[in-house]
Amino acid sequence: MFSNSSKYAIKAVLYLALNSSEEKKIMVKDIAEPINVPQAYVAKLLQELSRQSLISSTRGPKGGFYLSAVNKKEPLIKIVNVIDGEKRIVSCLLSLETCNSEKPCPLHEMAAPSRKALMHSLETKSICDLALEVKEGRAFLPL
Amino acid sequence: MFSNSSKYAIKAVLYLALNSSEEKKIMVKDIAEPINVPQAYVAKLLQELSRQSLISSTRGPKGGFYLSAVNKKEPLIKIVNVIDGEKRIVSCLLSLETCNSEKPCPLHEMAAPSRKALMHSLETKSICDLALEVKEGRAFLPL
DNA sequence: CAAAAAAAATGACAATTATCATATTTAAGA
DNA sequence: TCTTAAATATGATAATTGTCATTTTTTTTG
Repeated sequence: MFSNSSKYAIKAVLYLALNSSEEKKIMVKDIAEPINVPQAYVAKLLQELSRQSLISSTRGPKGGFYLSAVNKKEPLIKIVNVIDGEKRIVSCLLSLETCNSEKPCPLHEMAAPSRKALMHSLETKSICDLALEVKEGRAFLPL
Repeated sequence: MFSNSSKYAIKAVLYLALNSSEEKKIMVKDIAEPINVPQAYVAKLLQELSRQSLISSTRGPKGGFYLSAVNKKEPLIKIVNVIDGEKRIVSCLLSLETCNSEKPCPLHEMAAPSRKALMHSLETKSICDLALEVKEGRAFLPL
């Protein structure tokens, strides 16, 4: 489904959503530890997300990563698209080029509805939506 | 979702369902070509499936792979479990050990329904169910 | 029983993905 | 402006997955 990298990226961004702000930046090492991901690895992922403006960062002393108000509004799908590429999550279950709803592969009908539902959630749920669920006790960490 | 290996395995088994029988065994090279998978690769997969009795085979001249009546009744999930292992498809979207419906991770509620639907299909649809869809023109090849 | 045709077993190699390390650039603050 | 603390860039290493090749075993048939 998601690559390991995407999972880590989601965890990191979620952590930022819950613990950072414009005024409270967090360094990689203080992100890596609580979410249980190797520091150098998550650093690379955060840098990529930052380059794509899905998260924010400043360098130097007092610098770190954080989510701007805009960042928090981004839908989840953008994170996985940046890390895994767009194809991974939408492609046919059997990776057939010719598979579509006109000429479905034998697994298509079986998988399409759940796929579609998941895609819809990924596209509509924003980072802060998910963070809110945690804050309100409807979802749980630790990551 | 599925590994490449699982995809190939499913394609191969589907091909067998449509083209083989106790009386009409097929050699790897005549499976590999039409489903567009490297011969040596699919051979390895078929051997594993055969070892787990999900497909049938006999060696020697006039030998080959085929599906017995019993084989055809197997649910799809068994193929992917043999090739990918059982964990891959059921594990939490973020691979959190502690994630379950009591203590859902933030992605859990979002993904669980579609996950469940897909799992149900994989568990209930048999190889021959899918083959039938092709025969009746409700699903399409080539694989 | 010998030869040939098939799967089965084994393992080598390649590509991708995950992980780690090091050097560079930027910003803050004394 | 110098030092220091942070991200950024780059690339090396390791692990996993995908691919290919070779040898062994089994079965059929002449």
